[in-house]
Amino acid sequence: MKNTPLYETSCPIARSLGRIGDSWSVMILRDITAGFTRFDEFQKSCGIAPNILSRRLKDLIDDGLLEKVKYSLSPPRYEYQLTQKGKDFRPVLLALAVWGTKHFSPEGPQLQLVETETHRPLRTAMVDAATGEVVVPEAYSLVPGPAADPIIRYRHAYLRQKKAGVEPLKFTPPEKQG
Amino acid sequence: MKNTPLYETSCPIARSLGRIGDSWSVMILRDITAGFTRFDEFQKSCGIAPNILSRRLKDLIDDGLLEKVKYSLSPPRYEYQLTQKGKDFRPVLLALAVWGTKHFSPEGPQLQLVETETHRPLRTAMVDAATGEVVVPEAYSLVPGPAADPIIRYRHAYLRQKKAGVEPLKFTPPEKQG
DNA sequence: CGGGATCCACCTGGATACTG
DNA sequence: CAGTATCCAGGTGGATCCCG
Repeated sequence: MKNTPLYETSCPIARSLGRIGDSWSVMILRDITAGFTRFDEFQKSCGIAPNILSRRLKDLIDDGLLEKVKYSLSPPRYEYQLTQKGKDFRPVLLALAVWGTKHFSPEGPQLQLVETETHRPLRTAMVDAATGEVVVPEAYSLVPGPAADPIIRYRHAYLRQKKAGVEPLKFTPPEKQG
Repeated sequence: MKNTPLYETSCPIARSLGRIGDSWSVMILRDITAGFTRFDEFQKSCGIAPNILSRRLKDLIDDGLLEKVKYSLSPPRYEYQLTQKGKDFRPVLLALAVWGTKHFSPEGPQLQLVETETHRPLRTAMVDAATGEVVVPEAYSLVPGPAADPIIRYRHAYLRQKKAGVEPLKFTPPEKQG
């Protein structure tokens, strides 16, 4: 999508969206993560127009999520592979699949998470790596980290005041957007 | 975004993308999950044009992720709140934040995951809910579930053949896209 | 202050055709 | 088979103005 402004924000979510913030990019990552590698596989599986697919692949390569590898010399044939950055996108895909299944699949699960080796169905939970205790989404928050810039800090400070009931107050971040 | 075709596919990832498959929708969910509730807060925090924000909010309400609640009678004032469906989107946001921090934040973490109560930094892991053992992304796969339709099944069967090295074979799904 | 309406340049994405 | 090129309708999103 190349939503340029989001590239340059400080928020890591926004930065991610700057790379994959459009449906086709995610669909391509879905397919390649599943095992598709070739142009026309993506095209048919996604139902995407070839020119758009071409652009998206180029963008994903530029952003370092994919690489194009020659697998045949004559005729020259290429396939697309995930880089580590691309492989690391997998948890996002999983989260999307879980969310979609839960809320947009009245007919039941179209997809199911299994252990690859054994085919055993898997139910996952998030735990604190230190204690091993299950962490529910409501129990954690994202707060400014060590490298947080003024925009991130301001936003957090504002929200703290808001939650504390300090009103009225205005949200006017140091610079325009974040 | 209302990418209509994706609404009607069978893949839960695609269905999710049909709802939030554009950057602004996710940015709004980011903000409201963080604690923002009002139109102009979203506008300033995201740096989004008001007309686009208006559309997106409407879409998110239509899709059942948000609801508009009157919190003042005169003058009439509304705020936006997450429904359960919207709250359940949180793991996706977290996954995006983790991915963005790891790969697009050379200066260090702008955001940090902490336990809300104690402010203690949190490192999370995914475990098998049954055994409690840590699951690495490579160890699981998404396979057709109980309610999987022919397109999903065909795609999986094709990929199994592909991985087994059966070549050449053509990907021609039962219907156009999925 | 909390939005909605309008205008408009630009981009997206579908269809189709074409090339190596 | 693996794309690229062209055309074009329609949507997106920024700016601006408006209204209660």
